[in-house]
Amino acid sequence: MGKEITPRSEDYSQWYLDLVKKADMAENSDVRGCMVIKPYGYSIWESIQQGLDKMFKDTGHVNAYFPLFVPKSFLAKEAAHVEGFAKECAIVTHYRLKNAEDGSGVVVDPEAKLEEELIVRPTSETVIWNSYKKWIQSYRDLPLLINQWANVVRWEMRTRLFLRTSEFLWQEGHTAHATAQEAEKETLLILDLYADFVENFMGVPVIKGKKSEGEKFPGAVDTYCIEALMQDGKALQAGTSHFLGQNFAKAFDVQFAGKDGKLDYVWGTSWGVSTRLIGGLIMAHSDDDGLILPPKLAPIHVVIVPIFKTAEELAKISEKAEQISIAVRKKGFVVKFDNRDTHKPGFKFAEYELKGVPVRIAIGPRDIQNGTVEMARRDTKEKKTVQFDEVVDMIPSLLDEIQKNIFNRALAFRKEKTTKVDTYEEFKKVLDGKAGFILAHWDGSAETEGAIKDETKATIRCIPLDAPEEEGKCIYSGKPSKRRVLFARAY
RNA sequence: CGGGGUGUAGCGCAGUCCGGUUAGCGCACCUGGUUUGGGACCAGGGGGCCGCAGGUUCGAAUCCUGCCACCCCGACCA
Repeated sequence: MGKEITPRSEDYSQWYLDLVKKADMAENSDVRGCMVIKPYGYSIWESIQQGLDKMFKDTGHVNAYFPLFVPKSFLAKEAAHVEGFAKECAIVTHYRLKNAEDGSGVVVDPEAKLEEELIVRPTSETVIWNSYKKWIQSYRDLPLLINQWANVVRWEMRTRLFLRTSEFLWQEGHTAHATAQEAEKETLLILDLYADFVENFMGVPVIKGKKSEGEKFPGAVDTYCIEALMQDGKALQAGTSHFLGQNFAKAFDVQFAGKDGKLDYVWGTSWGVSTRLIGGLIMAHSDDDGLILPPKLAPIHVVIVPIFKTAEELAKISEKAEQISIAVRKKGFVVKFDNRDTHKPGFKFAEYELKGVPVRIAIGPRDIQNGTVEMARRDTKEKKTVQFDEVVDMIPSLLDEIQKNIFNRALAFRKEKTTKVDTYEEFKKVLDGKAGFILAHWDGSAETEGAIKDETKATIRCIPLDAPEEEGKCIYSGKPSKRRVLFARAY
């Protein structure tokens, strides 16, 4: 366990990777581009799953599971979709191995070539719509509101723990509706749900918006997203919700009979968030001492560290620690009493700070004598001595305060790092200096968007939903614009 | 696929130019002791096909040839 975490000012991305490893969350696998999520990292994913899953169920969605393999012909049915994913697919071509003739090991048996190649799903629209065709006949079968927790594979050229890996875990919702209005409503309902979750559970403020034509999902009519700002001033797409129109219904011939007996194609949506959220969580909140976790997602809420020399002292401390543990657990929190005698208290303090445990309680002989404990909060690193009798009652409100403080801090940061600019010169200057989100006028054309991207590496993150109407001139072309859009360099 | 780089203990590295004791250092690990209110210290110890294959040589981590793997910068990234 190293002491030094690279200061973010020098190389944020290195600092991030160090932290992921030191907090024991994940590591690069020996398998190309893949990641091993370690127990501590996975437990955060489980918290995310639990939180989101409840919200999905509360809005009428149900879970199901579809195949990992997508026949090539399925993927090819929607033109834009296949084009968008073609360049990053893993493909299964054979189903058997055999011993090499020359004894050099095991080789792919050329006799065992598949008639039709199988694609390891990069997303499941096609397999799922293939099922929907069989499931939907009438308006009575609608809406169909299904979610799946799964892994997907996208053969990325360059990977980064949590943010972009060849294989990742996610949830993907796929719904079918009788009308466009209903499907659009669903798309926005999920967008709000995502924003609610990311802000209130993860403590990361987001901007809801619509993607430009160039950035939208292949096969979608409209793509909506939530965009978060990381501490180095780069943006992270934290979740997307797509209005698919009738594109997939037409590609898979999913028609339903309406009340009037007429056949029509159903209207679809799809939406997802992935383990990338964990990367965003780390980059939005951590400091040079390590991770800072929002209490609502922390696998451990309170850690109790005993400070002792002798077995007798430990026994006395343990008794107090047990009392606190039982009472705090009763309130629904996870408490860990770290009574290991193999590590010194200082080591433990540093370790739990690295892992982002929100509240730490230290109890030593001095406290036993005075009837007190030392309580420390991770977000501000503030420490205070409190009466033993008062600790338990203080914890729920303290955790609540930490949750709010983390969010407010990130929100203040984003506010400070969001700049309105009116000229291209200013735009470039902000990008290279202050960074962050930039609100600027854009003429709405793909050419301008592409030119700005090529010249500055900044992309249009979204057209914010709450952007007020405002007459202006495009910073690049000078053509008229009706509202500002959100630019940033992104992960 | 282009440009650059690196493969030596679990991790991070030195040694390679200029071949020559038993291949070294830090962290981690093991044993013993002293410690314990912010990442302890001392002493001792274990752990290596020096990426793989071939070649040159009395002798190769070091030189030569070939191969492999990984990393970084691009291209790519709903």
